[in-house]
Amino acid sequence: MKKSSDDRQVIAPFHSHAHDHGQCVVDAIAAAETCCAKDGLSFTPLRRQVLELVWSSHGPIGAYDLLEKLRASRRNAAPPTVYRALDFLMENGLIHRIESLNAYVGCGDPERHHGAQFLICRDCQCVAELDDDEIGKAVTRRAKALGFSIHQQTVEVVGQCADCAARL
Amino acid sequence: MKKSSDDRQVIAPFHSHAHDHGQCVVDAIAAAETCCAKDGLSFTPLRRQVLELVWSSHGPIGAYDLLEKLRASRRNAAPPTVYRALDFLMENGLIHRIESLNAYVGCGDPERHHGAQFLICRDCQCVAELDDDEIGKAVTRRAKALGFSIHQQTVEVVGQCADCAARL
DNA sequence: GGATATATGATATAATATAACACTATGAAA
DNA sequence: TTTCATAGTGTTATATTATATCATATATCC
Repeated sequence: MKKSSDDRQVIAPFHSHAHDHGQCVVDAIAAAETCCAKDGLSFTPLRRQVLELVWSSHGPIGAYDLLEKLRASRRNAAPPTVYRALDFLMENGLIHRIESLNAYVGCGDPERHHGAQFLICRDCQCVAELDDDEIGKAVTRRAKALGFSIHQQTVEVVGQCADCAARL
Repeated sequence: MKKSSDDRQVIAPFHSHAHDHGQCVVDAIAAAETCCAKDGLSFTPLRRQVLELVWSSHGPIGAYDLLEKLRASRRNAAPPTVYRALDFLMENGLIHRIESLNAYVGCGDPERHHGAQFLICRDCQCVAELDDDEIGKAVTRRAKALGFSIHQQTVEVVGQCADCAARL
């Protein structure tokens, strides 16, 4: 089945539905390898491990939660250990930071430089990542009119996801 | 001169240009009085003072910066003093929180319930508040398609303002 | 191999935000 | 008028998130 333009713009959907969680992580790491190789970045064991942890959480995860998990294998990991890895991953488009949650999520499409919009559920904190042309263009147009140049177009919208609407 | 639709959608521009700073604050407080009176909210001296301080800063200001200023007149103000006032002001649409900056700005149009988009300069941290129909509709449409219901539509975009582009 | 840059370890602290409980004032109900 | 309930604030302590700094290790390039 051919993907519609709409599907392509949903970079990472709300995935409460069953899906192969493990494979998800494996694919993300593989994509990260590719990106880093292409750009000559050193994808060290620590960075890889942090990225794995981000993906494993399958949803936004905070730096200190990551730290706790990281300590399972690195007894004396400290905040800078995690933050430095997160900085690297963000700089290179492998993860996004969700400002509204002080948390981090894996990027669903690291091999392509793209804008992003996040729909953030205020009840379950799940997040969908989009790259919607219409939103992007509307934002760009307005920014331009004000002489504002967009550095990285990141949009965060808070509301309630379909599952929570059904459940609550 | 009649305002164009575009002008109306710019709720608060980047205001590096000269403007009557003091009047700005006075107007904002007056508008807040109106809103609170209409909704039967108690606009206490503390809340008023915090709102004045937010507006006086004329740009996003952090909670602890507010606290410091507040202490000029309330020697033993503590973090909860400020945070509680900020919560009240946010709940009632008198200020917005800019997640990307952990800071607060006065709302340019508290008497109307509206969506908001913020253009945030990464160099000078100045912020423009918009309520752009096109952006709003694009976001709404896409959210709807995903079964996501928007609670409060707040969009934050980071980039560089025209002044900083000229200056740097 | 030595110089340089990059990455990580380790300790301390900064910056932002909330919990919990006490006190006061106001106004409604008895 | 007392009592009760509520909203607002005071006060202390602590939680959460993030960074600065200096030391050590590891890789890379000449």
